[in-house]
Amino acid sequence: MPEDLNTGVLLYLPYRAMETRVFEELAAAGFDFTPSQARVFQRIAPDGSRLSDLARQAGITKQSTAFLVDQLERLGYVDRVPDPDDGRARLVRITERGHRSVEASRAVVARVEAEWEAHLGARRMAQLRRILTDLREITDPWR
Amino acid sequence: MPEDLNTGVLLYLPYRAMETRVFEELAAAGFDFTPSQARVFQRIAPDGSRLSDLARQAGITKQSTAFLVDQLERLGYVDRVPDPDDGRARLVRITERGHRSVEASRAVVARVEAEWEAHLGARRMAQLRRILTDLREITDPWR
DNA sequence: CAAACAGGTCAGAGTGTCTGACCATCTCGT
DNA sequence: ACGAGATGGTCAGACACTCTGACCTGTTTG
Repeated sequence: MPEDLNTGVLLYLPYRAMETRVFEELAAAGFDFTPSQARVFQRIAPDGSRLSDLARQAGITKQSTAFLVDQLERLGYVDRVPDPDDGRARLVRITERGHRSVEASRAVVARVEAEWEAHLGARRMAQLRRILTDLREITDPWR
Repeated sequence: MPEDLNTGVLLYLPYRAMETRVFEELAAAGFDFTPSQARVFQRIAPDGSRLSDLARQAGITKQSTAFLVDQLERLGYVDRVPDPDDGRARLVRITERGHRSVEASRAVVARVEAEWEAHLGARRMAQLRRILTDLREITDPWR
């Protein structure tokens, strides 16, 4: 049973562990996100993003994106301002509270990566990251 | 931008690529599954499983499991028979058609793994799998 | 053998997603 | 310089998956 796991599952297990830790520790710090909200929130550019760009990047419809951005706005993570360059558009921007949640999640990721490195050793951790980065060339749909 | 991706994302990209390929090629071969259906279907034991066991393993409620098993049954991938050992229970079993879909998905996984190995080289592919297997010790919630 | 437990179903609600239709604004070719 | 088409966004309605709570039927156990 142990060794014949397919490589997809082998990748999924640590990915999922990372994700779970981030959501748990974020929630413990008072930052509640659903996975769907996070998927959109993650993609907001530093100086704000348009709804349609977020939709495209997240791979969901504009309508679903609007639904989720409404929630993020209600939760205080983002606000919306008119786009100065385009009268049709509004920019979704990360608020102060939003930035604090980003920082918190960055910290959790760093903590988990440190745990992994402690388990694997620095050398194999670096190898893992190099191999995955290489694999990205043929598996990353956004190049 | 390229190298500072966190390890979670780095794991997710190839995992997601694998998953997408499996669903696409399965669909092309006439086997349609939603991700939710697949999550339950995957966990059916060779000699059949109880609904409650599937629910526990998939981490969803019995009701949701029943909902998905109904669909799998309608699609012809599983059937249900009374459990000879427990009058309350029924066993969910994989049908002939279900087995064919399992075989098809196994083939897609093998194909994708071969592509990855061609890109990375056999040596690094093996390294990747070894490191991930090792990482499983601290990230696999089902031990 | 009664009480507690386990397997399963029914009913109702919430969330995230989609498609289709629509309006407002911008861009570009003539 | 203007009209056609593209783009940004919203509204309305539907569907898929999930949950909680209540319940029934059988099994196990003190």
